[in-house]
Amino acid sequence: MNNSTIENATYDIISEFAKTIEMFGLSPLEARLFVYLYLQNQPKTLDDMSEALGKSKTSMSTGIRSLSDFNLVTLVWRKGVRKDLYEANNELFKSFMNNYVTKWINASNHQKDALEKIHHELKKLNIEEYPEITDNLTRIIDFHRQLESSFRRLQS
Amino acid sequence: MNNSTIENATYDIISEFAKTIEMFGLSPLEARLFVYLYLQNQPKTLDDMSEALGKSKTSMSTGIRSLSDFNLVTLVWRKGVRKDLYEANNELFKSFMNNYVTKWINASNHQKDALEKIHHELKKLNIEEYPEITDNLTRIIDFHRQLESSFRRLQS
DNA sequence: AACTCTGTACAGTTTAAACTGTACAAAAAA
DNA sequence: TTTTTTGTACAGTTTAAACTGTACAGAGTT
Repeated sequence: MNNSTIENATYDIISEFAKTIEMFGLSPLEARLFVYLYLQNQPKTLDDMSEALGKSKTSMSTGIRSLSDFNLVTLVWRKGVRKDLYEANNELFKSFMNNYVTKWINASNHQKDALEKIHHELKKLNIEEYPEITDNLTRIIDFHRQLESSFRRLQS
Repeated sequence: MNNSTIENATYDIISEFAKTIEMFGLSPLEARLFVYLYLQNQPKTLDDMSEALGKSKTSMSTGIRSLSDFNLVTLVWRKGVRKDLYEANNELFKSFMNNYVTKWINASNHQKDALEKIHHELKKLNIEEYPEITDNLTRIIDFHRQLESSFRRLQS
């Protein structure tokens, strides 16, 4: 077994696993970046990532920032090393599920609020002639309620 | 209460609800198209949709095809009407959740299979010197298992 | 202090997705 | 049959996302 075999396997793993990670709403680069870090046993610098993925350092910088915002990677300090070192958060399932569910619920609720506001506005006016629109609105708002409760179940 | 108020409200509802629908993986146009049909009480033609959304008929055609593939809209027949008429599937929650969960599980399993294949290939070779890579691979495969079981719970 | 290194802001480029208009095959009407 | 209508294939355009290279501020080193 030589190094090139390991490298090929690593490359294949990155490619496949990144597809799954993308489904959580990460861009292709962010996904590959995360997977790369996850497969490494030591924290890596922007230059390491840039070389390993064959993309510019600027891309690494912005990608890492996003991952950091999602709490998927962490900046670690190591004595004597000037460059920033990043490592993947290793609680895979928890990290992704929590992020994902939270994102869904927040977005869904945001739209639900807007729709409820429209609902109230319509009720203030006299719309006896147009019952369908409020009926539909009620159903749509209820749909958002179901979404929230379903995704909340997913979280725990 | 005049028509323009109803039209404005309809427009606002489409805008907001479409954002939620987009989260299920539909494109902005597909989402708006679905919501438009959902809010209408009669089936509509491609020309109706084109005019209502202010987009080309070609876009409507491709959009409707996608929605049809997802089983989110249905072609309905009405005596004496030449044009195709489409209506939204009204089982909102069931339609979207089933689609979504199925899509997730299929994609996740697809990647899991590919990763398991890599795992077997690596085991065939002698890789005692590199235990980390198989350890990580095991964890990643397990992550896919957790995903599947979580999303399966969401379905029922 | 001056000099070096590192991360990122920003403008510009490349790449991919969304969308349109024309043209035409298939079906309906005359 | 010929004529009209309807949906979609396809090529081309517009719009948005991804990505890069240069330049520079701030921190570290000498």
